[in-house]
Amino acid sequence: MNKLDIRDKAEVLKLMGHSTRLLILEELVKGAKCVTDIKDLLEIEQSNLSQHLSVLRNLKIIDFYEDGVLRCYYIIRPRMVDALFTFISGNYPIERRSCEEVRKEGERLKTKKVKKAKSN
Amino acid sequence: MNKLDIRDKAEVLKLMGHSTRLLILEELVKGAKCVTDIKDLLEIEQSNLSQHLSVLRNLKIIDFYEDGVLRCYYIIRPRMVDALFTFISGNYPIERRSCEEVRKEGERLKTKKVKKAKSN
DNA sequence: TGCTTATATGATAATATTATAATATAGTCA
DNA sequence: TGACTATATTATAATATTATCATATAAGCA
Repeated sequence: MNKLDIRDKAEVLKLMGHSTRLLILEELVKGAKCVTDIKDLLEIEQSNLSQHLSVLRNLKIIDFYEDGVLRCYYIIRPRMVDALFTFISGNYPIERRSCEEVRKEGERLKTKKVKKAKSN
Repeated sequence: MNKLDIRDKAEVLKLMGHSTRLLILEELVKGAKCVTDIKDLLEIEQSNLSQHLSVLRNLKIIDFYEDGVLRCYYIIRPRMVDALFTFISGNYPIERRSCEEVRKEGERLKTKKVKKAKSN
């Protein structure tokens, strides 16, 4: 991945990395909801919710249809949200590698001048 | 997922959401590397790198073996890093739903008193 | 001993994010 | 008209993150 791509991806991860926003998505996965209902479910201030909704809108993860006075928010990239929850729900064990192997790989690349201390 | 879990997951996402840290992981996926080599590859300050490494260590995503004066960093949760890159590399199309369907779902839950404006 | 390399830590300034509070808009209802 | 509901926006203060700079430690070398 090139540096610009990485920057974008990092940005997305970072912006998804907020518990309120994850909770909003969890609710919307269950079905479209209007702002007030989300606010009641999450028990947060309306203005704060509005800000988070706007972050998710900018990320093109959600959008809304107006229904009279209501705005019904829904997920417009369901596969992305699925993949996100799959990722964060995963169980990822620690798998240590052997000291010798890691040391061999990790030797200085450029100036191989560095002499290694006794590796005990 | 409960709220505490969500908080943890959000924290992880947010911490992974930094381009320098993603670039570090990209390098380490290719193989263990010592600090100076990572620094040269990424062209960043050593102290800054050290901070990012420490964030990744705290997340239990990387660790190191000492090799004399070198510290060879490597990934200790390869499946997590794999899953992460799989997630961020994915292509997730926008899939809009119909206005009618969304509106129906999105009606106020609690007080159904709200009368809807003409839906044109 | 004093220099150099490798790495970490602490302090700080610049910047970004968040929650909160205040205000704004627009539709509905009495 | 005036009150009320739903939602967004703006300003702001509190907080967090980042990069940079200076300093610290420890090993090896001349």
